[in-house]
Amino acid sequence: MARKRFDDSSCSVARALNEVGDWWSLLIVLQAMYGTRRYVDFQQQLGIAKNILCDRLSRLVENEVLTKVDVGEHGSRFEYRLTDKGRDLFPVVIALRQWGDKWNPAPDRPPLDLRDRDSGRPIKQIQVQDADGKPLSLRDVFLPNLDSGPAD
Amino acid sequence: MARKRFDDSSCSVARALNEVGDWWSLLIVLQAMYGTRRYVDFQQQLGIAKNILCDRLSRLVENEVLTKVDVGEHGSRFEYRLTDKGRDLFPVVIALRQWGDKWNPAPDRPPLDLRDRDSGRPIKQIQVQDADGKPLSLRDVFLPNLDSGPAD
DNA sequence: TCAATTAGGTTTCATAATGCAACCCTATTG
DNA sequence: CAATAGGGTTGCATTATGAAACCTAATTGA
Repeated sequence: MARKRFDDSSCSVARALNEVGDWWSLLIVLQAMYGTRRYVDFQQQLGIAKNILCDRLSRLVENEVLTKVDVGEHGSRFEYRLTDKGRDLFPVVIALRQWGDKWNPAPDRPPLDLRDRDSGRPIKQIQVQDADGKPLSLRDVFLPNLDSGPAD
Repeated sequence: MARKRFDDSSCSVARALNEVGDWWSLLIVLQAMYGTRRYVDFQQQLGIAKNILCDRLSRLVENEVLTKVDVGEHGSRFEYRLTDKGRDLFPVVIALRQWGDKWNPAPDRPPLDLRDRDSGRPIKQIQVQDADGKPLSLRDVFLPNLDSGPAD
């Protein structure tokens, strides 16, 4: 049967996963953050099938994570660029990357290190923080409106 | 054909997505963070098919995101609990939640607000930061070892 | 005590998604 | 003017997904 969708789920995580929660979408966004913009480059760098890439790019454009820009005068060359919404996935991608580096480090090569362009220093481990910037763990946190249910 | 797996990808995001990158896994982890521990509760709260739930729980246990604990003396009652690795997905889930709340707000109800248990104040918007805690955008960041390629 | 229910799964089967290869069309290049 | 590159679409075989039915062991209710 059809894969279950979460378009109207009351849970925002579910709705988010509805847009970028499949195997390829987030990798495409990641690749876009690395600077990739063109169809063929996505295809080669990700090793994704062309029809799947087409479908995912369309969906990402539809969901306004990417925009399809016609570069090249005659309408035969396009670029897929991140929108603000897409760029806002930056913390998601970084959090995932850091989690992957920590718990599934590559056997051979060191983790990719991202650095601050200004200072040249590595970025901080991403964390959930309170209003003052103090790091919070899962246990330090609660939901005041739990009566309405955590949804989903 | 079989879905492409990324077990040995050089990209840690790809490896991470290999473990929690499908439609259900992250939602199961989220539910676990809300306190759900039992099979039937996952099933009802997520509305997931039982066979899929079985498969995902097994995979999450296999990947050490959850542990299966035998509570109940006779071996017929189990709990699935987050491991440290699973709890470490907290920033990922929160980042996704905040992204979803920002860009796909629920039409009816307000976004779920998480609060610091100590101060009672809402948590901060999650962000990528430099070593001093200064927020960084995608453009403020670079990869010193880009020569080896952004991986993947 | 004995039937019903709960918990945790497995099986079956129809439908949808995925991956690969082979095409197609339009520009550009040599 | 043929070859190639960019950006897709189509067909088909293989998987994954979802719903419902079924199964087994333990617990509950009357």
